[in-house]
Amino acid sequence: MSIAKREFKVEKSKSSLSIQIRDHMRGRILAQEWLPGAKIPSEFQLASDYEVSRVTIRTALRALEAQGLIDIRHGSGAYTTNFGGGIRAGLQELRSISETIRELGFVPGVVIRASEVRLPTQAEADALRIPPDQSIFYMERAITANGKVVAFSYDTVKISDLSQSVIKKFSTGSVFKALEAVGKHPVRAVSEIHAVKSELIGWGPSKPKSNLYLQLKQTHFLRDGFPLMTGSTYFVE
Amino acid sequence: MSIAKREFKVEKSKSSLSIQIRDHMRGRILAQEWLPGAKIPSEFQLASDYEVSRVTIRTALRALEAQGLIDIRHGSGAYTTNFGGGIRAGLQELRSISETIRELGFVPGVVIRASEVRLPTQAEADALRIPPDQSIFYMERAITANGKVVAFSYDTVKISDLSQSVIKKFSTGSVFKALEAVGKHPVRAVSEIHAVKSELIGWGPSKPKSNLYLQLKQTHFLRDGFPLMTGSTYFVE
DNA sequence: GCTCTAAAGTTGTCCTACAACTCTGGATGC
DNA sequence: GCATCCAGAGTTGTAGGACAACTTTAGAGC
Repeated sequence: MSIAKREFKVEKSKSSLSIQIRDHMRGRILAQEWLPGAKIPSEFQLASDYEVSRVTIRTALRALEAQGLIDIRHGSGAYTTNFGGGIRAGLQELRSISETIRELGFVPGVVIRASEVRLPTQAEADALRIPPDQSIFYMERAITANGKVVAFSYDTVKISDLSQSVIKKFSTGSVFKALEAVGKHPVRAVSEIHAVKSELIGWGPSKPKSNLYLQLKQTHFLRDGFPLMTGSTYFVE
Repeated sequence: MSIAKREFKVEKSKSSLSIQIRDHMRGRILAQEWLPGAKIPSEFQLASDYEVSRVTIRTALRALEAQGLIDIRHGSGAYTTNFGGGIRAGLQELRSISETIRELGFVPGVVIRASEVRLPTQAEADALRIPPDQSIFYMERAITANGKVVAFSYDTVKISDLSQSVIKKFSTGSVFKALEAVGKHPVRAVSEIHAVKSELIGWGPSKPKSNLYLQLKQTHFLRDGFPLMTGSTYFVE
């Protein structure tokens, strides 16, 4: 297969080859030359198409993976990650908020306000791609750094095993660790960022008077492209 | 030089070698094992330290570069990018907002409300690291997509050549293209994201009634680490 | 029809070599 | 003394080949 529609010519005295190829492929992906979730050609094939070495192709592909445009699976191939299809405000490798807080030198903590097993709302069922009669696990939490509340979080998880012991795990610490314990490993997230002002978000003594929050709306996906968890984290301004 | 304080042991049956090394080095950088802007060991040296091939080290380094933690310069080396030193809400490769809009399938545009050459405020002088008596170029713009205003932008640029022809370039299109024309190539940006509510930001008929904005506060740096441009873009909610 | 296995396909890592670029320090010329 | 030029060392970028590790597919066997 040739490179088809999109021309590629090496620009001399510009940036490096791998970056030129990265940007060229970025264009091909955004132009939906491959359908969302589809497999893109192998490194060998691409190297032959672009007439460069496999090293150069790999460098470009890893950069695209870092940008969240593709997902590279050992032994299988690279796949486009146009999850959702809509606004792609950001689709990057996951980082636990708690871990980010820890890396910044603070001590992360969680205060659980409520947790329950209930039926999903229409929006939640859509986001998690489940029928409206399948129960989900719902949580309301406050995230703290050095004891001070920095965010409020509202999340719904799709899990089949909702036994008491599993739920307990979610309540006692990192959600990501709990998911790992159940054998679920989210690898990507589609994010939207918004500014919101509402009296209904914060709670307790740490509720900010301004009612102004930075909303991080995320849906987390498994490697096979199925959604696992969705929800919003509201950072206090 | 050995790996020093931070232990590294290969975890079997976990993620790939390069990812383990990436995360290990990420820890070393965040722990400030190397000072901000300092040069980290060469690929050969790291390969020898970690007892892996240069390819594996390269993969890890490129990933760290994509995360914005280091800056790799051909022929020179890799340098930590702890610009600013404070909150690192995000430090990534630059993408022009106009180009992002174009890639999403819309037609980007700019409406300039005001532009002037003036002395910097204290905050601007600090951000650009210039003496308070050195003039800067200031702009107020509205960014549009398909004719609709999506953001308001307030920026200050540090340029020595403030001739009429240069200023005209800034007024007629992409700021990045104008900077290129002057020979300045910003490569990185430190960003902070906030939710703000103010009557003073928007203007004209597109001013949103809610006065609610998503603020993207950025400082753009040249490859040598010197700041070139600083300002805020307020996205309409 | 089902399970298991072998084979093919793909990415991960290693090795060696050289090209392209950057930086430094010494020689050269004034 | 001073600036300029240049060669050489050091470092990252790309190439090519080889094999390991993993995934998927197709076929054999039951």
